[in-house]
Formats: sequence, C-alpha cells, structure tokens
Amino acid sequence: MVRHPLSKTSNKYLRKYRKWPHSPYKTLWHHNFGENQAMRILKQAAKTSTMASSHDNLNLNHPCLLSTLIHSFKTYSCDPTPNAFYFLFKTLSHTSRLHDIPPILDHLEHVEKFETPEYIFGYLIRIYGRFGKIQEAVDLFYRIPKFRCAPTVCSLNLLLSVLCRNRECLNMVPQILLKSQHMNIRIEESTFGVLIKALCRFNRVGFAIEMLNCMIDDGYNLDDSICSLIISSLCEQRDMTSVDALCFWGDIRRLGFCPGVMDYSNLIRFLVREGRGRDALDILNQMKEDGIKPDIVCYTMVLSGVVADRDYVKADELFDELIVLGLVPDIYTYNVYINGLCKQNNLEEALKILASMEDLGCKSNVVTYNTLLAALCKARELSKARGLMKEMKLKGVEPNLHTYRIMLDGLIGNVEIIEACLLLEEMLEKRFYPRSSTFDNIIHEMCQKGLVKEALELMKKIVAESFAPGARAWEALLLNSGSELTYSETTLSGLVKPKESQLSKWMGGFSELKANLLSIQDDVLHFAGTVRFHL
DNA sequence: TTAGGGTTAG
Repeated sequence: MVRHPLSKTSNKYLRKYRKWPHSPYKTLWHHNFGENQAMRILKQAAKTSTMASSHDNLNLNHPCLLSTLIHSFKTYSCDPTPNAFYFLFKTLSHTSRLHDIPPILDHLEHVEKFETPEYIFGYLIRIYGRFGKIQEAVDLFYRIPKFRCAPTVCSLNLLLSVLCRNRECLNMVPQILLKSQHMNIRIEESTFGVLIKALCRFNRVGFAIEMLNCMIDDGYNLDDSICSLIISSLCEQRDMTSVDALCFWGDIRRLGFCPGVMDYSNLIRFLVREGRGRDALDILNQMKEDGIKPDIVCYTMVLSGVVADRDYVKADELFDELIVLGLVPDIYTYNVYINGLCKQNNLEEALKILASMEDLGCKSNVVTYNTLLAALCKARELSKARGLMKEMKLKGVEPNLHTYRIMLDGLIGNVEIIEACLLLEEMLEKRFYPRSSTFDNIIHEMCQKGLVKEALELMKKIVAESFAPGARAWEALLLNSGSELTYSETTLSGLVKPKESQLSKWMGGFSELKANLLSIQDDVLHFAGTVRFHL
C-alpha cells in the first residue's frame, strides 16, 4: 500500500475527515498490531515451553505450540504468517524437539495457503543435518513444492552440504542432483563449490580438479574461491607432486584465475616443502609481475627454499630485496637467514646478525639459538657454544629438548664426558631425554674412561625412566665388565627377554657389580615386558 | 582493514 502525504484535502482516512466509518481491524496499523500481539502470545508460550523442556526430559507437559499459534492469530483476526512458523521451528530445534516438527509441516502443507518462503526449508534442512536426520532432510527437500514454494539452488546447496559432511551419505549426491533437475533447480557455481569443498575435505583433490574441469566444460564461470580452495587442499596433499601442482596452477591461470596472496603463499609453501626452492622463487617473481607485493611470509618461505638449495648468493639477493621493498624481517626471516649463514660456515656473520637483531627490534628465540649452537658444535667451537647457551638463559630464552640434544652431542663429539654427564643430569631433571645413540655414546665413552660403575648407575637411572638404551650401550657395559659375552649373544638390547642362562653368565664373575646388575636386570625385564606388551 | 601462511633439529 502506498501512503500519500497527509493533507486535509486528500486523506479521507483521517478520523477528522473520514466519510465512512470502518471496522477497527481494517487498517494496516491494526493488522500489524494484531500480528504483533499474536506473536507476543506465541513467544510467551514458547518461553514457557522452553522452560518446561529444560525441566522435563520426557516432554510430557509441553503446551502445543501449533495450536497456540493458530489461536493467537485467530484471536486478532489475522492469518498466521510464515515468520510465525519459522519462529516455531526455531523454538523446537533449540529445545531439540524435532519430533514436533512433522505435524507442523503437515499443517503448513495442507491448511495454510501462503507461499512458504524457502528460507524456512533451508533452516530445517540444516537442523535435520545437525541432528543427523539425513533422510528427513532429503524428504523435506523433495517435498518443498508441496508448500507452494519453488525450490532454488539455495535449498539444494544446503542439502548437498549436509550430505557432504558425512562420508556415508556421499552416494546419495548423484541422485539428488538428478532429481533437482526434475525440480527445475538450476545448478550454479556455488553447487560445484559445495561438492568440490567436500572432495577437498575428504582429500580427494584429484576428483575435485576433475569436477572443476567439468564445470568449465559445461560453460560455468571459473570461480576464484573454488580455485583457491583446491590450491590450498592440493598443497596439503602428500601424494601430489610439484609438477602436478604447477601444472594445475598454470591451467587455471590461463583460464583467468587471479590468485591472491594466500594462493601464492600456499603454493610457495608446498614447493619449498617439496624441496623445489627454484620453483618457489619463480612463483615469487610471478607474484611481483602480477603486481602483488609479496609479504614477509612469502619472502621467508622462498628464502628458506633457496637456502635449502644451497643457493646462498640468491639468498643474499632475496634478503636485500625484501629490505629494499620496505619489508621488515621478523624472527622467522632472521632464523632462516642465520641458518643460511651457518650452512656456509660463516658463523662470525651469523653471530653478528644475532647481535644486531635486537637493536633492530627483533627478539631472538630458541630456534635462533639452536641453529647457532648446532653450527658452533659442528665447528667444534665448544667454548662459544657454552657462552651462547649461557647467554640465551640470561636473556630468558628457555632451552628446549633440541637445545640440550645439540649441546650434548657437541660435548660427546669433543669427548667432554664429565660435562656431558652433568648436562644429562640437567636434562633428566627436566624430563628431556637424549637421542638413544647419544646416550650409547656417553656410556661407551664412560666405559672407555674406566667409569664403569658410574656408567651402570646412569644406565640404571635411565632405564628406571623407561628409556631404552641402544645396543652400543649394552655392548660397552658387557665388554668393559669383563664378560666374555658379546653383544650378539645377548638379546637384552633388543628389548627381548634374555634367557636366564645368558643373564646368569652375564652376572657371573662380577661380585663387585652384582647387586647393581641384578637391580638393573629387574628394571630391564620389567621395561622390556612393558614394551612388548604395548607392541 | 586484518589475519592467515612462514623458521631450526637427524
């Protein structure tokens, strides 16, 4: 109804100028008022019903919301509105009373005359999906026309996404698509989006690409968001080769796909992970040619790819380039760059970067220190490594498992056994364990130095922690305990229960160490048993 | 407009 501006001459409906009296319920205002009042009653009833349902799991005393709806609208001489039904469905779903929905749908189908809006069905399909009532969702979809509603791709997409969430329901999809054709629903790009998303979720990226190709062959537009989705899924795949990925990338680019920063970033990450630093660099250059400024993350990833390729000249170029572009290197960038310097054995420069990082507002972290510590240990610069470990602690950077393992290996490599033992003590206190081979080396070196008793103590301690020493440790102990047994004759190291005869042979002749050995024997047997049980 | 995506080690 079009309202005219109020004027004394034109508006006959103003009480003052009205020629004919009319029923108090005939104006739009009254109509709206009636509907609002009816809704108010319905909402009140729904509130009571919700409270009842929270106290009454058997649903025995719920007022019938449908009859409340009908009566409240009747009281105000209005026809029930679609919104009132929508409200009813929402109330029922919020109180998990899905069994009350079918009678209301029957009423809606057979009694009401209005064209039911599609969003109501969309809502119900989603709710049925959420409650795992797949068949109900499908039946309702087929039934939509009976409610004087022409279903569109919206309902179809909703139903498909419900089905696609569940692997077992995927086989229903073709039938639904076929039926939707008979229902005059026109499939859109969004429908392909739903299906492709499902295929990606189930790691069937190959099929997703096939579907994208079908979509293009059928004359649909290439959808950028679908391409982005496939790229991100594709880059998560383990069995996808970089050749496949680059091939797909080239194809969709030729078809007009405009990648965003995240698409480039996903592809670069994938290529670097695959060891294709050079290809990652090409993509970075492509990005620049496309007028998209790569951000620090893209640069850092490509930098790490180039460092992995040992192309240090390129790494330097890239680092300079990102600075020129105005990007600010962050901790990841510095760590990658420092790693590159360490790989070139340019430790002096790497340490200089560490020193200057903080002046540039970037705080070093455990990765920075681990990288440098490993390089220093490798270069046998043990005193510098010790100093750096002290420094990191002073700066509040907590050493992690790797820090200890790096330092421990460094100490053993330099035959600093006593210091290694002290560090190992510190590690064990933090419940960090060395690599098995490192531990074996420690035991081996201790035995070499005649510290057999201490080695046994250490062995006992670590076995009590459920740590499994390796073959070399047992062999070192056996050989240095004066036993005639060699490692090949024992099966203890393989965590297989040793024969009693072997153990007694092993024990024999070491009166001094016997007590220790016996208790170790118990621990090892217990431990071996546990491990075998779990295997 | 922003975040997301990124580093080391066996």
